[in-house]
Amino acid sequence: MRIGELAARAGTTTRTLRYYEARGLLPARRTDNGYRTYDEGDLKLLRQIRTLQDFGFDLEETRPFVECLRAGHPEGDACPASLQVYRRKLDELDALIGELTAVRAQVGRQLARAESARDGLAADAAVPGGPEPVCELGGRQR
Amino acid sequence: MRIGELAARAGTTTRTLRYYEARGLLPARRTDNGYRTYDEGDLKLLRQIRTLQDFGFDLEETRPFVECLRAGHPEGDACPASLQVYRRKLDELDALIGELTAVRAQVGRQLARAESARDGLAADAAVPGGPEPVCELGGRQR
DNA sequence: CCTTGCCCTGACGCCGACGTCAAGGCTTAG
DNA sequence: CTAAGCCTTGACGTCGGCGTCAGGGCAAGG
Repeated sequence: MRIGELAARAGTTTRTLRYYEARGLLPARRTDNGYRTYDEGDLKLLRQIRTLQDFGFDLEETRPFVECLRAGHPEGDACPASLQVYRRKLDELDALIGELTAVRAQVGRQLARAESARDGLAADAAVPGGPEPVCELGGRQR
Repeated sequence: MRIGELAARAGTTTRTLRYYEARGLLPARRTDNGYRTYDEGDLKLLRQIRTLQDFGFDLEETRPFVECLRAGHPEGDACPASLQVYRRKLDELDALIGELTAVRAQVGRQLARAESARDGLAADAAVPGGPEPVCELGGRQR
């Protein structure tokens, strides 16, 4: 099959496939006229790449899986190098989720504080100096 | 104070301050010789920006906070536009954390499956066709 | 006068994963 | 013959938030 068909069957674009080839991730055979040719095995490799990409893996991180499949394994994660990538990714995800959760809590507190400050200041109760200045963002919005 | 001092006091770089100015976020007055001049208020604005940046806010998302401070409010989140940004960010964070958590679970399952498959295949028990192919990644590493 | 240490503008580099043109070749149907 | 619809390479654009020169100016101390 040619590049357009493979791209369509994998739900991606020809540009992406040429990019993978340039990166050495998914090399292609060529026909006489220079057209790239792929087989079902390439589709499988490609699907493995896309799945991992969907999980947020970098392209380079998919390489062990692809090489594992190319080495004849039925699953891309049958090789130690792939498992290593899994474990590293889990650590990264845990760290990231932890950070984001902390940030979420912090932002949540800020919002609560700001809202209560706003409520508390209603009727200019806590501002002896007069009414507080007002944001002038009325007219045009982006 | 000049740009170098402000940068140092805020723990950032002069390049960053010039960038903020170019983006219209933190304009500077100028001395006769063209040097940028800042005051304590600018330091406050800058700290607000950096804090939000540390939370993962885009530069554009900090703008309402900066304008709020510039409008005379003691807090950058005293304005409705800032609160809107908070809320949007919370939604984004929740969505992102949710996705990442789902991915983490999925990757965790893949790892468990791959590991158990590996264990199960120990001693070539489940491979009638002979020993499984081995990943050849030995020689050179990146 | 010269060096040192600030400051200035302008402009390219970076990173990742492609998108999007440009300019052209092959093949097949009409 | 020609147009349509594939394919080719090459190369620049995108996005954010700066880093890093290059080439120069200004001010103060020795």
